Amino acid sequence: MHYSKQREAIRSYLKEQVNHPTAEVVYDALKKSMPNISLGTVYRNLTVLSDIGEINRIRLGDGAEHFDGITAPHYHFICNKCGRIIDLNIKSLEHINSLASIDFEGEIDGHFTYFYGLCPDCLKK
Amino acid sequence: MHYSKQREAIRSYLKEQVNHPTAEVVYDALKKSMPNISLGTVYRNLTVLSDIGEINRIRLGDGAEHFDGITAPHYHFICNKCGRIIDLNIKSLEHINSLASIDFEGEIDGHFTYFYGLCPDCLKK
DNA sequence: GTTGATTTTAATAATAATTACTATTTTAAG
DNA sequence: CTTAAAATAGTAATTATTATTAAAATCAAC
Repeated sequence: MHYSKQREAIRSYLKEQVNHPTAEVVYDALKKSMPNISLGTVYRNLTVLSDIGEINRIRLGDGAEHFDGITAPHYHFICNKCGRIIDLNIKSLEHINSLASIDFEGEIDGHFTYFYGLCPDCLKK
Repeated sequence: MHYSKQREAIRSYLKEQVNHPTAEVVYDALKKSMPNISLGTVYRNLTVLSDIGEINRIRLGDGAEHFDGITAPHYHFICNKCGRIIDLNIKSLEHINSLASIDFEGEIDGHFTYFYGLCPDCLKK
């Protein structure tokens, strides 16, 4: 794979981010320092970066895909009020796979879970 | 809310379905008996029906929204091979909300979970 | 450093799922 | 029956994403 400064910028931007931006958000942020980066380039590189495991793709079913610079498996929380996505510090919930397997004839390989409610900030208000 | 035979057809179609159709699938099915029902009508009524709790909306992050005539809370399984969505017969996993609350300053109101793997049919092959 | 093959990009077009708009038709209440 | 409110069909518009393509950047061999 050839180096490109666009891909490197996308990668390093995601790595320093604690929120979980969409392609559009990454694009808008990078445009400031790279005025003619194209949205297609952002999409393509987010896909290749997640294919090679440098970043993760999160589908929260809110219409847009989010991306995460942290690749270690972890769970997410999404705030019902402000929409913020927060990383949770919990152990793997693998045992629920066994619970789901009871009474099921197929093979369960994994689960996808996110939690929702009020984030610390919205709770204070 | 006024009665409409389109909405009633959509509601009753979903109630007799064991799979979890998308708007497009509902539309194609109903066109057979109602040739000039419109896709917009299907979308609008799927939204109002799920707003009043007659049906449920399932977002599995596969690009399209699915709908479910069963409104009692339950979990879903999605087959990695054929894409089929199957209802699972397991108890509520509410205890994972408490697990997620440890070390989290916000308020966790619930979780969204689905399982994936191979469905009984694809496993046999 | 040049050359040339390969990859990547920017810009634009295309697609898919969904929502919005509007003139016409249905419904329900007086 | 009339009439006002709600719903529909048909179409246009929007949003997120993927595909296309000519030009530019990268890299390896000379």
